[in-house]
Amino acid sequence: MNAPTPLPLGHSKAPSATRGVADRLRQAIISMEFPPGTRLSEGEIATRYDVSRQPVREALISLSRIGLVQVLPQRGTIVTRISTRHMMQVRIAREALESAIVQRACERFDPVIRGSIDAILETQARAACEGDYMTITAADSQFHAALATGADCEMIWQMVLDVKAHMDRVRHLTLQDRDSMRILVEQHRAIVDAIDQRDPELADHAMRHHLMEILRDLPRVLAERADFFE
Amino acid sequence: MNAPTPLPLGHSKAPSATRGVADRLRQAIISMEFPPGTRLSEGEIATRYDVSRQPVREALISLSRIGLVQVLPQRGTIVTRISTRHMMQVRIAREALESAIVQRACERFDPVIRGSIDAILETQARAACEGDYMTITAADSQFHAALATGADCEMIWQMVLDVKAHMDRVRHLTLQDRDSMRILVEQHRAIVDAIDQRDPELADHAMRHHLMEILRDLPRVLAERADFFE
DNA sequence: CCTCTTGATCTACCATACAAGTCCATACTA
DNA sequence: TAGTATGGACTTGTATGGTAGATCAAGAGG
Repeated sequence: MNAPTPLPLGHSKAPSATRGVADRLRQAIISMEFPPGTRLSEGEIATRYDVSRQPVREALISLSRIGLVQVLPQRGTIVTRISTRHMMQVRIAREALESAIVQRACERFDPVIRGSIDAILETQARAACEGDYMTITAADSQFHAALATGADCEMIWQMVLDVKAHMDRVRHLTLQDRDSMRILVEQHRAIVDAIDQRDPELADHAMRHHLMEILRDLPRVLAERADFFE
Repeated sequence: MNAPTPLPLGHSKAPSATRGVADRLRQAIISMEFPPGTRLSEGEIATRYDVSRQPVREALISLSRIGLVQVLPQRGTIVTRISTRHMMQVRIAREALESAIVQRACERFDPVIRGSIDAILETQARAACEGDYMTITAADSQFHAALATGADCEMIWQMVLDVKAHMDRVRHLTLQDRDSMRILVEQHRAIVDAIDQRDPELADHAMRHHLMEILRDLPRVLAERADFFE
């Protein structure tokens, strides 16, 4: 609270207990290990992960800000149920943000990162042929992250990550066939092509077309697993 | 962690100590009471606000997610310095999100909320004539929030609020004359007009034009108060 | 004069204990 | 039987003590 002290600062990654619990919980929720509506208890999670309640509590605060869990004071914490109304806003937000990223990428894009993208796409293409779901999704994240980084939009990417979590959770419910995987890779290529051509309008269209597809099967999921929805 | 229990749930606002500290700290940072670079200490803030360290800590976690403070493990917490690179991304993100909101507003907009907007604009217009800065900014928030709510984009508005905090902080450094206040109101009117005409392209343009102006004076602030920047 | 060590003093982090609100099954009452 | 207390078993919220890591200043040794 004193005068603005420099505080030298040298970046740290901080492998703290709180972050560990937050990451594990986040992954567990996205992968449907904890399905929507699951009751979470600070104490129970603390025991399971062998930490005290405090780190768990702080992790839950972070997750509640993203919207993955709902903390009801003095009552309990539950994994947020899926809502079509909410998912629509998620889609709109992600489209808006990632469209902005690729449009900016058309203005300037780090050539080094541009080079690394080819490798990512190649990996993904190979995984698509083999139907390797894990590799596909990992490469997908890398691809979108690389776009943001190359366009100097890392802060925006952090925002995208939050909404992306919701979409990833839904995607875990829709089984992907190889055709849709190949389409995915082609859509990625189309986006990169647009950026290479420095065509903002084309890039915008390609990105929105790509993202639109992800929630295509939402109505089917709603019909099959209504208990996941609110 | 059990079977998905309903957990009746009846909404609550939760006037907790954590939330109280978070709100007060947020306001203090935006209003430059705690200027960029200020060292914050959990214990010190706890004493000042007469709560224990835990609520303070949890409040700081929330603020660090927004990016208003930086928590350096085992070293300290500081109010984030302003960065032109960061502010550019903030502007891009807010433009993208609010543009998406008004475009959606052109498709459908709650008529009741549409009615309340006129009152907000009238209040703001009166405040602009009198140079009432506080009322102006309060009405500005209400206006943008009403747009989001009317377009059924409350979740997106929550995201906007986070980036808006950074812009509000900068705006506190640029003194507003009455002319720019009047221009502000006119820009708001232009946005509403575009929505009334159901013209997405016009609405998009009006909103972006409006938001662009906010950071116009950023270079001047940088020249005058370089110590606020990193 | 420079380099390294050491220890005092900060910090955030974590664990534990306590407080307060909610829910629910049970028992009591009209 | 229906309605209403009541107490216990949950929950999250808050307070506090202790720990490990980071910083920095003073001093020893080269």
